[in-house]
Amino acid sequence: MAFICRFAPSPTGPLHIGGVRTALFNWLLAKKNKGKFYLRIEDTDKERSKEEFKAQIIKSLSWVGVKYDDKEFIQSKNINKHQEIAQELLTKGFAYKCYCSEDEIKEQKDKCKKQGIPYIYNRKWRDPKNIQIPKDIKPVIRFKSKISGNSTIKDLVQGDVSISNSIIEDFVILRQDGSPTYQLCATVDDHTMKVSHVIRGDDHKINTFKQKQIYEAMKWNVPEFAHIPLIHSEKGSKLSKRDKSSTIDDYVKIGILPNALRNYLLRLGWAHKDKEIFTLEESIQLFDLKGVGKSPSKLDMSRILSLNEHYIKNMDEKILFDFLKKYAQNYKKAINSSKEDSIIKSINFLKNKAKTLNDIYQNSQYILNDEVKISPEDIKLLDTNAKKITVEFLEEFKKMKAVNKEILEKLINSLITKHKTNFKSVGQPLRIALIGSRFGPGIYNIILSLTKDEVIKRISKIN
RNA sequence: GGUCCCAUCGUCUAACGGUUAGGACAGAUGGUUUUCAAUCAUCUAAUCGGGGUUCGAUUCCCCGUGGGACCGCCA
Repeated sequence: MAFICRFAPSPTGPLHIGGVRTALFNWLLAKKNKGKFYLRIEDTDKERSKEEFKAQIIKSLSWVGVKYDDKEFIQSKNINKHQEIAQELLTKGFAYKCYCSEDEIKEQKDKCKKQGIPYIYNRKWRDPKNIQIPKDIKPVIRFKSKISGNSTIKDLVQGDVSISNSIIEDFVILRQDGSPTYQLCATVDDHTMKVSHVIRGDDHKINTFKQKQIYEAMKWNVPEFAHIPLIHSEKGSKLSKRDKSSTIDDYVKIGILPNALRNYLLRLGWAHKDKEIFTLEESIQLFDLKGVGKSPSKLDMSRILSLNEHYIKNMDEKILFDFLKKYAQNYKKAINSSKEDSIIKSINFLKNKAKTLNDIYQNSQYILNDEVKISPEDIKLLDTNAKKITVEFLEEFKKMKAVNKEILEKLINSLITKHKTNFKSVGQPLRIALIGSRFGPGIYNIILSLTKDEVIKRISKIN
């Protein structure tokens, strides 16, 4: 059996990482089974759908490495087909025209609310007898839902879920203006796209009972369904678009790597034994719906950071530099091309104390900026004795023909013995002079990452 | 409120009905180091409560409790 999965977001707001994870799971399942994965933009809400959101969705997916087959499907382009099916359901007796005005519906809802009973459309026009069809009202088309009995869906994640049919109302499939609603569109499109597995958020579970009835009325094959638990914010509530750290860009701008976030999202709600790190290939190979948990999970920034740190440290350094370069370009100040070589040379130790690209960028500041700014606290550490040592260092340093670690080591050791002191009292003033802070990379690394002239200039400046 | 779903360390999660309930992140302590980090070692920490079923329940059933989702002519 062919595996065809899809991700079907509506471009009415920025896609958050819960959506990205849903897309990832769909994609993984499709790829694992050598099937297809499609992206369908559900833009039938003309008022709220925006091009920018569509672009953001596409960008987010591509950033995290989820590639859809073919071009994206645009739901609104299939509107004729949706309307056609609505007509067919109407003529076959599976749907009917409802002439209730919006006011009338609202009135019923209010009434129910007052009485504290759940509202369900009263099926007034399902079987109209002796009712005059109002001339001034354009009808909507409603689907004739089952009234009695129970329905069960076999969910690949949740197991069997049953409900009483009486709680599913006769839902609208065609609006007053003739436009199709989600329930119809999604079903028709999934069918025409031959979707075999629908993996979506838990919030869609109830819709399955509606959509299944359309499939059955049309005598179409019903796809498999899997409803995955939602992702909650760190506070424990539903992830909303207003939450910080909810869109891909929120992570990109602090310097999270695509693989790290992909790995994080994969392990959020899914596990394979004790394994924590998954390459792209491994995740395709190992992913399955059985490993998906049933309970919602909370976002955990420290874990994202820790995964990101892992990927930063294990990544090819040239590629890491490219990421850094792009990151600086997009979110900070672009790296001056004259500095590129020293950054590349130094990335090996700059990345060592970094959890994010931003950390590496910050750690590189002493290379990027020619002006060293020393904090008042660190200036205090540069007493006369400390300065004296830096002067002596400088004298010898100037004489060096070639600068390398061995020679520097000799020089520093000689200063330590001469002053009967320790490494710290030699290294610290030098570090402050060179990078403006007593915290930073190893002193040899610093010196070697700067040009000889630059070292001389910076040390001279404090004296 | 109605319907449905869920429940293992703080967090993400493992555990054919039989384990000293495991791992990872976070936290704590110590070693190493050239500062900050990193690193290494060690430690703290969980089966929501109550009933069953069973020789035996984290696992199966019921009831509570807690959390969540849905209840649009949005998707």
